[in-house]
Amino acid sequence: MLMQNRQAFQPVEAATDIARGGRSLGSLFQMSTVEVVPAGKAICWEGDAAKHLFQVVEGVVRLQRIIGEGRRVITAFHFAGDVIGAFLQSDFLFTAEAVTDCKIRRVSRKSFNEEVGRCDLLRPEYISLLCKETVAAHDQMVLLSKKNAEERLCTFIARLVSRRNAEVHKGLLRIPMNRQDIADYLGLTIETVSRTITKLASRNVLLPEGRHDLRIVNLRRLQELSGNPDDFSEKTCHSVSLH
Amino acid sequence: MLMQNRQAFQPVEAATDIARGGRSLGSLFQMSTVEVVPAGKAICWEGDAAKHLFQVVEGVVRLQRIIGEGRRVITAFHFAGDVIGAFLQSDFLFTAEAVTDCKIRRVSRKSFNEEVGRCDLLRPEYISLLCKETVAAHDQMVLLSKKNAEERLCTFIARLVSRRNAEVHKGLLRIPMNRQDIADYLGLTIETVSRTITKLASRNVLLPEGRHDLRIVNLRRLQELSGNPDDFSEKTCHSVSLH
DNA sequence: CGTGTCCTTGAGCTACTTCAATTTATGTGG
DNA sequence: CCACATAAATTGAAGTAGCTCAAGGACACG
Repeated sequence: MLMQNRQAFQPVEAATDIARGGRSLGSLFQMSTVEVVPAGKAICWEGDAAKHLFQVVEGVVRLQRIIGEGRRVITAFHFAGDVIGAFLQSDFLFTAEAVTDCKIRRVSRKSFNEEVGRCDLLRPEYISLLCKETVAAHDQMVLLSKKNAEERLCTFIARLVSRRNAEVHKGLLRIPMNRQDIADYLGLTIETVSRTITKLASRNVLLPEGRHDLRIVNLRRLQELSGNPDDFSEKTCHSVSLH
Repeated sequence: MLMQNRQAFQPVEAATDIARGGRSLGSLFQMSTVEVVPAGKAICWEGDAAKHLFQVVEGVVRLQRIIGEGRRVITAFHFAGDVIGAFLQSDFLFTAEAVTDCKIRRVSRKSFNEEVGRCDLLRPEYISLLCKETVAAHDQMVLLSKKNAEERLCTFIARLVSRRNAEVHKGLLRIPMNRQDIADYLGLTIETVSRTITKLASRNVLLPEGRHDLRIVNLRRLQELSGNPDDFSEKTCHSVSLH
């Protein structure tokens, strides 16, 4: 039914194949204990030495950067299975905060690097993770650079829908984050996010049910409105040179 | 004098240490012949199978994506020494075009991966490259998400200035790309770019000399106007939690 | 020296923001 | 379990940064 061909979301789920028994990135976290992080609490701080990597076991985490007074950018959301901090070299370039109550595991960067350096099976997965993060970041650059409010919101919702493990129960999509989170992720204001949802509702694309659930009425239409050409019409505008 | 602490620009110079004699990523391209690409011509196309990686030997290259009719996003500029396509897994996610007359080298993805997989010295450099690309992409997300026209342009110019090998001859900075390129990179229109330059000139921050050169009158001020907190005042707004 | 392209400047417009007032959800204590 | 309190979300009205459209000017090419 849904067929976004590239990665579904900013972060990239790295685990899930723990079950495969094989030595996967996710398995590196298996030996460490689970920590509980209540909603709103920080996991790590921008500017601090990145001594650990984290894996989300349960819940949703946001990565954010604060620039100037009151300006916040959310660069990614991370879900169960995702690894946080893979691309960091020395310091955290973001503050990671729990959006919902979370469970996480951590491993030290040192031992992570040692394991990845040693194990020939882990390395491709690690590299693949880095590549996908970059691809996701580029997609977000396109969104922030050229999409209008409606396209941004539809893209966001479409990404949520097509996440593996997405909380979709008979057309009801769980939105774990609040409007401010969504706004800061999409480069908009809460008001614009709110108004855009209302507009989509009036057009029978979706139907908000409470603050944290959306009934997806017309997924097809939603995807069309996301302004992602390749999501349905495959390649239309590739190889079209401007100027 | 200049002191941007993070990477100077979107792409990350990977070579330059060819001279070190050591086996570096750049050295992988040494054995292949130099190709000449005239300004405006494409090096690879979005959607095509990414069978090669490229290294810029001379000139400037832009990576761009076309979305919808007439909407173009430039995700990065690449300069001499930079590697293009490091983070690609299968297909090109961008069209690479020469901004100026260029010289490039290419290696096949296959042999690149083999070499990197084999050589323990190359791998950290490769991973480091991937990490830096992601970091650069995140910086660009912040720019596109929260910065106004003036901050965007100042950030852009400051990045150009602090590039290693930057073409700065006694305060005169070479701008190889045209206004449309700058606009599509910064998420603005040519008109806004033009007006913003005029405004900065009237405030004695810089002085345009022809279409492709800027005299940097007040670098300090330029950096301040770029809205990058950590560029001079170190950490001011870190660890400030909203909400 | 002319011609085409790129850049600049102006004037009006619009999508989104800002500020402010309600309305709706969520959680708490009686 | 309900009434209340507080935070979050919605809606409205007014403001604005940047866009669009259009014209004039500068640069680079033959």
